[in-house]
Amino acid sequence: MAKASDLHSDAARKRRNTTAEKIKQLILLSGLRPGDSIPTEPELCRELGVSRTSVREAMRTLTTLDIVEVQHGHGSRVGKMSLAPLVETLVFRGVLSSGDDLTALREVVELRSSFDQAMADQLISAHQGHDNQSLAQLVTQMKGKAAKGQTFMAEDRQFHAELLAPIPNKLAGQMVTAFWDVHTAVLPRLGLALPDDLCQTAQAHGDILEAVQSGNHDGYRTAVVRHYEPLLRMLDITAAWETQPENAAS
Amino acid sequence: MAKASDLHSDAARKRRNTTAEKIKQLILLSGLRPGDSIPTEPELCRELGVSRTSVREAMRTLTTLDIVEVQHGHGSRVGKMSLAPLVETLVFRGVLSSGDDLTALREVVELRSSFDQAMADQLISAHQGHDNQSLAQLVTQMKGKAAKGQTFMAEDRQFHAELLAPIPNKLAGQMVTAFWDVHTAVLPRLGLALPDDLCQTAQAHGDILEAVQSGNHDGYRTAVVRHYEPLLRMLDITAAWETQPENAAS
DNA sequence: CTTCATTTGTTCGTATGTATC
DNA sequence: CGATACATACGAACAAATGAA
Repeated sequence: MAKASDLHSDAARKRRNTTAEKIKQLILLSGLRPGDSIPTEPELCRELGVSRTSVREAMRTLTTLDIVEVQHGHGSRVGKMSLAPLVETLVFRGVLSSGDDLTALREVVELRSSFDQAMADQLISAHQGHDNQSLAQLVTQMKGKAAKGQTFMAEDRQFHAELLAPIPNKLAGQMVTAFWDVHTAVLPRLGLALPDDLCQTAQAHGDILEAVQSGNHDGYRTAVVRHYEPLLRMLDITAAWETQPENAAS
Repeated sequence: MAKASDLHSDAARKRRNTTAEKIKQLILLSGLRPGDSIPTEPELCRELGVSRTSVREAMRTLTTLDIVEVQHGHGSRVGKMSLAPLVETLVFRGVLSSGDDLTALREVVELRSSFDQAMADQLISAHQGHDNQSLAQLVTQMKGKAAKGQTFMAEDRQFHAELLAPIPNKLAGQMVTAFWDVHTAVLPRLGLALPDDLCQTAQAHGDILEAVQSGNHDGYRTAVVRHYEPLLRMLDITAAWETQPENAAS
């Protein structure tokens, strides 16, 4: 039993999965890049000397981390290593915290607000001499939908994505988008929706864009605060609603 | 368009692993909290109507996301939902990017610097009337080790953890600690070490602490910049070293 | 369009190490 | 120390999806 010795190895207890580490080392040693094909499961079994079940569990782990991507019936490729696992963890943390209060979700919103403030300099300098036609168009679309009482999830997400796009640090944009995905994924699962502050939110987007284009740091800061104001206010009243069951319909 | 692929992978992820979603729903409906016990694998098989292998793969996914924790031979419990998956993804992204240049690692360091800047107000207000004895002691230890040319990884990590501890938003501290873990995990795997800027780094920690205690916003900002200066400089020269193979020892 | 080989997804059976009593 | 329950691992078989002949 040569395999039994592997089970007793020290790394097996400390680290989660030795097979996953082997596959990661294989990717590194082979010089594979995101999008490149990964050997099939039988090939991995022979090269790593483990069973297909172990390979599959390791691949499941790496798939969860977006280190590999699998396509049923076709094969596996190196993943894009996105922030999807962060989003999934924070989403579940948010819906789980709805039992006591909404601190977990509030922390995400607060952190995103602070982070937006910190990106002021990079945003303004990155948008120098940049074309913002699509951003302005998104703002008008959001204002139009807000006036009709409609939500504008898609436009909101695309606005923030395009706003952060010209920043050289791509990780920053991914982080902001991840935070956006978290709180927009949690709110519907809690049965909540934005109140009648849609117009203020849409207007705040326009103010943010205008401040960034004109290089107005203070205006950007206040616009960001106004942008998150309705969301934080809703979290406040909802938390009070939770902690005061006298007003709750039950 | 990057958006189409994102939507595809998102939909594929949901379609692929329904067992993990069922287990998450079970945790939510049962009102379980982090640390509570989860039904055993045979019980999950009966309740969810799937095989042990499917339950195992789903548990592997949730374990990777730190939504559940497994104890060999004992059972499973609800996890702490930490940012460990984020760290693992960014670490692998960093070591993978060492092939071309070190942009991925640089982005992590830059983003951490931006985060530190964003935490200025909350840090200063949270440290009002707070005891910082252990923080000052950590600074003296770091300075002593730097003077002897020794590294101070443990003290560095504890310093940032304790510095962020009094902040009400716990997610912010976890995020900063996660970024610290990323770049300290990547650097050794690339065979790199900090140059002789140890004294400057140690001094920057002292300046950060002093600025936070005295409520000096500008001093905090400049101290944070000096704190990351040696690290960014090393990334610069290493990237230049990589792109100019004439100077590289084959 | 159909057929077929390849690859991943799922299930079952079995054996072994590990922790608790 | 032994017994029990559990997690871990291996192997085989079949189902589903993809792509090419």
